[in-house]
Amino acid sequence: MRKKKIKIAVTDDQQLFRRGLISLLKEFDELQIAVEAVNGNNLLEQLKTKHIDVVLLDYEMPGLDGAETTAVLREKYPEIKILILTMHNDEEIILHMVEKGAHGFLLKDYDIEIVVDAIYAVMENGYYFNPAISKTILRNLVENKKIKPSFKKGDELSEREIEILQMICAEFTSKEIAEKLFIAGSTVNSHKESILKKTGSRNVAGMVLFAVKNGLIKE
Amino acid sequence: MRKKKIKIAVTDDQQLFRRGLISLLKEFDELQIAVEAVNGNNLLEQLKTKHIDVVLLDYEMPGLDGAETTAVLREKYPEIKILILTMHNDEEIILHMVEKGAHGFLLKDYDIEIVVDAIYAVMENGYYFNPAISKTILRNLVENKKIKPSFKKGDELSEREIEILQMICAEFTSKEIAEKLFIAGSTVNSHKESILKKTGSRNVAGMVLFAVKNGLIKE
DNA sequence: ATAAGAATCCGTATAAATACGGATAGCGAA
DNA sequence: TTCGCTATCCGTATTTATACGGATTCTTAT
Repeated sequence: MRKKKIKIAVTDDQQLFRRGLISLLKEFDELQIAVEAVNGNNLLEQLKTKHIDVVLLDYEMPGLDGAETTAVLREKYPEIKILILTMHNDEEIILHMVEKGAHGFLLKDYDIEIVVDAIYAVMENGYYFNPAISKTILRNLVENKKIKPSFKKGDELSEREIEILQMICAEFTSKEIAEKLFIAGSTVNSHKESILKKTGSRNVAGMVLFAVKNGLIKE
Repeated sequence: MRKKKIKIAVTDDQQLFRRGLISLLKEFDELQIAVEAVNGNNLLEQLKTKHIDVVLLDYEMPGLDGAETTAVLREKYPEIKILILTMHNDEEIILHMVEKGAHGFLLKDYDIEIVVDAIYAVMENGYYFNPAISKTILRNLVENKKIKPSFKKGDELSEREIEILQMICAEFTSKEIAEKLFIAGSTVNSHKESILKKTGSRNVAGMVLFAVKNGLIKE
């Protein structure tokens, strides 16, 4: 009798990427695509009736994103291994996700073989970090002398802050945002300050890039 | 005897997306993946020795991007049909690419069947624009009363402007950029003005998003 | 019930971004 | 050559963004 197949969930909002990835994974007989989801909410909905071993989770998604979904998964389904997929080789994102409890980290321009290696690694060892990413993590550990990095940047923005950040990305000035939201310009400034602090940015350029990297822009 | 297969080139810098797309296209027997390229330069290099009918071209790429590659292809290989792939459903990008001579336009979250439909459409009709995109184009035609939209926004930035835009995205202030480049702060301001005009932006938020949409950010 | 923290709000001061004007050098078309 | 166009450069004025200080309300933990 054959070994039991590894049950995979693929979660990504971009249909061509999601279907393409699934198509590539189907070449590997030991893997079984058990769930296909377009975002975190959709994934969690399907997990009510289906069982999986590993989830490939896009970091940048509208709706429940990679970070939020990871938090929920670790809470409700601690046995599921989480592999984060992202376009951005960004130290802050990596550390943030490690802290959230992701089991591995994959860039979207990796080879499919690496993805499959990572799936086996998380099943066998519980985690997967390739050399480049391990280095990032270890350096942070050494610098902070902690097991868990006390990484707080990029922590959840409030509803209001996300709303304002999106308007900033739409090229509105603070004054215009204030008028649209019926609040004082100084209040908008104050929200912008919080956004700067939370995202670890110096100015609007950083805020906008944060929005892009975290899928906060609807297009 | 069977009909000749349609020879396809797939050009995208993200390996997982590129390989995934190829895997999906392989399901269609009438299509043949003749060329796989990571960017425009790589594609043009391979076209010296290989023949193709249709190229699926990513818009956002480091190196020679979708727009530049389209221009070269239309010049050197006018018989090749060009289908642009992008994440961004952005009117300016669509019009820009139509003007450059692309034969069709596809979003990365479309279904693979739509991609294949588009391939057949460009082979048979010479172009493919789905209803939503046709609407965008037609509206522009009506408003400008021209066959070719005199769309100039997003026109090529100069070397210096790209350099400065990238530094802006790295969250440097004008003063800091001036110091690094050994020029006056006012000169940086002047370059920023040109960038604003060319990208059709009002402020840094717009410039940064332009940079993201056009793959100007190295990560 | 109170203390601590976060989200929301506002005013004022300084730093930075943006608008306007203008100069030079190079390049291709007329 | 001369004209027009663009890239590059710089100074000054105005508008916007950012820093700092402080308030109210709400939640949560003690």
